Amino acid sequence: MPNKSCIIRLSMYRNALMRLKALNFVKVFSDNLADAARVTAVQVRKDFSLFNISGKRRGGYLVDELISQISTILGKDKVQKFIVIGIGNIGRALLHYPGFKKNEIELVAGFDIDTSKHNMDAKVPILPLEELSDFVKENGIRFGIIAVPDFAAQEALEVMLRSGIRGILNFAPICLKEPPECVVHNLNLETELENIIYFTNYATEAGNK
Amino acid sequence: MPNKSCIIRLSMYRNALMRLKALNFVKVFSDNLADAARVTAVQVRKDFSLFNISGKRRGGYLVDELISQISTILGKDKVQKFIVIGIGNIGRALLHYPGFKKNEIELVAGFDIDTSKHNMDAKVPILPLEELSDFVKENGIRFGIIAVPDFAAQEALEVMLRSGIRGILNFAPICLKEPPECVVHNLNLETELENIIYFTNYATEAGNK
DNA sequence: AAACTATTGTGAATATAATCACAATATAAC
DNA sequence: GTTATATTGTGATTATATTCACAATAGTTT
Repeated sequence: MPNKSCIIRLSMYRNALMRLKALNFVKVFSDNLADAARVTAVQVRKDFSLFNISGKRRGGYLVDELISQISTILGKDKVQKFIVIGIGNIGRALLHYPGFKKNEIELVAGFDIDTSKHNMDAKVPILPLEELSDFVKENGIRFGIIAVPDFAAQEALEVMLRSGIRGILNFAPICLKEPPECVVHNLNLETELENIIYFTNYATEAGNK
Repeated sequence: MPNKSCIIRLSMYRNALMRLKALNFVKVFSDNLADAARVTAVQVRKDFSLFNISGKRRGGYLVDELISQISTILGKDKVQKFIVIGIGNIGRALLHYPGFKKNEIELVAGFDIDTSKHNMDAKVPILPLEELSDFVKENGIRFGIIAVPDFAAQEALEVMLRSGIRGILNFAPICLKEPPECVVHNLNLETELENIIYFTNYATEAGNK
């Protein structure tokens, strides 16, 4: 089974391939993708072999075919719909983020307890939390994003799970308790910055020695 | 040398410890922190041993002491200043994100090429890109965030590096070329969602078998 | 068409990270 | 004060991920 890093790399290969396609490239070598994704060529080929993606010895890979194969693995053969709970800073930015549509990801609705944020007529409607369950069931939504404050995050998770959502990205700075049948990834902005601070300090110190 | 995951876990332990402190906890066991960070107790102790953090056999760890030790490792003994390049959706959300101040992280200025976004009188000023270098040097900034579109990201990185910034979080969906003396972490929102889609689909399929 | 070369694909080796097993020991119980 | 017990701390082991080494082979050159 592939690990998280491997899937992240697939996304990066796909990004690079889309750029190459835009430049009318027809074929590509593991070495090219390695450069684009800042990994080794063997890593690229090992990743591909895990998914039975093969090229031609000495001939490389066909760009179109490779995009198609990776897209299927990443679920990009159809639009994937997400909802967002919590329309604060982060929630609002996500709803308007232009990068998703290009990649077959659609944020179809936001939910918040604050009535002043509700707007059912907007292109992407902001709805009361009570309507989440019906909305999710009616539209067959499987994915959600939690962008509420830490104290509200566990409850937000449970509402989502009860409605049938199975994959969740959590921006709240707290570790959530999830049942085994769902996938929750945590993305903590403070933690990301703390990481950069640590490794920059470490690198600087090491460099001075 | 600790790896990235280890430092992420330290941040999570610290988060949990702050909550325990708010509840007037005086001591804590590796087992408690393990629950909070969703890892094993041995992992917690191994992480601590890497930094020579020790507790008392059968007595656990003192909350205050532990917070202080982890804070020092993560550079939280002083405020760490960041700037942001690119005041679009993401950049703006970050500038107003309330979670940073609590954690000794301060976003001190934003920069953009679009003059309509400039505002030097705001609490956190938005300045022209040309002023970045002077601002960074005068204020001794070491950290930055890239929140520009992909085509502008490499140039943004180089501007930052020339000004003396050494640690960077990159939100642009592209892999940047960086010299060895700096630290660049990529955080790609599309990629994060693709990851969730993949593992949710995988888990669902596996569950159905 | 034969020889050469660049590239893939993968088993084996290595490196890295997590877990196990248990000794050391501080605290609690009696 | 002695015994029992809960907890830490860590060397040894196992698991996981990456890199190495090289055989296979498609394309290129002569």
